[in-house]
Amino acid sequence: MARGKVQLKRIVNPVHRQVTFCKRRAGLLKKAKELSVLCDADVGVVVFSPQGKLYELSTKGTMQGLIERYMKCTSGFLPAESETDVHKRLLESKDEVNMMTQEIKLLEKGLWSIFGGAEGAMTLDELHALEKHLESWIYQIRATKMKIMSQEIQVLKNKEGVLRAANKYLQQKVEEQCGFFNVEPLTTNIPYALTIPNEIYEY
Amino acid sequence: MARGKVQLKRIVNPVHRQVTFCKRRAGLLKKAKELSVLCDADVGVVVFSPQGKLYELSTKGTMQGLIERYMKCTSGFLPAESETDVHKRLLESKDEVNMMTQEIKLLEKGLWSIFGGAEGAMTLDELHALEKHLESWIYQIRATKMKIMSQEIQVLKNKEGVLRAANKYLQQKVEEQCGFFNVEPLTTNIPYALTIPNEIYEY
DNA sequence: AACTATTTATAAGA
DNA sequence: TTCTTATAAATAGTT
Repeated sequence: MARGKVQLKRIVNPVHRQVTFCKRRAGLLKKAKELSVLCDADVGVVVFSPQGKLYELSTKGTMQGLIERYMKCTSGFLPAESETDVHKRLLESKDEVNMMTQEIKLLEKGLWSIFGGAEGAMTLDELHALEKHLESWIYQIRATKMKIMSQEIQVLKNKEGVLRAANKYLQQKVEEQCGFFNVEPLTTNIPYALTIPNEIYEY
Repeated sequence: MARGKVQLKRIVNPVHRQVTFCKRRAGLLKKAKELSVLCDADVGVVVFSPQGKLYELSTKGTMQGLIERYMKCTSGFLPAESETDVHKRLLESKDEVNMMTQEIKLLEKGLWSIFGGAEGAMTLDELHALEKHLESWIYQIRATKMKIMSQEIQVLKNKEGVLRAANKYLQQKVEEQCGFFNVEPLTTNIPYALTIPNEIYEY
């Protein structure tokens, strides 16, 4: 389409063909997205390269959903109900894998940007997604901190219980001795406050 | 793409939308055919109009064949596949998810080591430090985002300035001509609002 | 649907 | 792969 009209025939030169495949595939998917957005249509595209590699796009739900819809329209085969459940779970699993792949890419890119400091390489979308990821991470960290602190508090309360018991025992001993030696009894059962390390409350 | 840039949003006018749907649908299918012929690729396209009407194209065999091939590639279900096979793949998928979970944990740990923390179990102090690091990271990300957006805004403002200047000049010309031809002067120096694309404000 | 002024896609080259 | 650029192709608005 540019710098020379193109013949509608298989491109002979393999390198040239591969480059054109990349470009036109991208163009096709872009056009499909645009059609969907502009006209509120549901569009699905699958492309197999000559090497058998798959490229796909489905503009609304999943490709699976689109295929089912297609099957209904063409009165094609629909799998039995019992099968669909298992398949559904399998597809959900696949979706999860895809999500995690995205997440890993994001983390790697974020790590890279820290090392290189080249945050300029990240797009606004990517920065936005990374920010959301970090926010959820912070949320998890805070939850973990709360859990740890609760455990520490429980341990300290137990310790206090033990100390109080020991203290009570000791006081009884003292009172017994008061009988022998006529010493004034302690006016309080705790001569000084049981101090509890409070560093854990700092945060 | 012609006689006016198009916003990538659902076309409001239904007539306009329908016409565009026809044109672009034809364009998309043409592009798909070209890709297939030029690059020897197997391409399938399905389009559902908002009314649910189906348009389709598959460049080699049938759409059914293409769908089956797609299913194989995505580990989706094959109609004839046995239950056990599906279950096997479901388990494999779960394994994959677990692997990726590990990978993410590893990345997060790597991130933690960047911030200078000790390896191993996270103490309260360490968690606290990590939280602070993440907060500052988020802060930086937000700053970067703001910077990008500010730059975009500046560019747009500059454009507006140029347009206003041009407009002022043109108005003067018009006023001069009013003298000659006794035409009513414009009541505003901008006949219609200068529209500024607002995608950059999405985040 | 047909017509064009423009925008968009992209072939070739680097 | 990615960028640039000249040109072909697609198409938005109009008739």
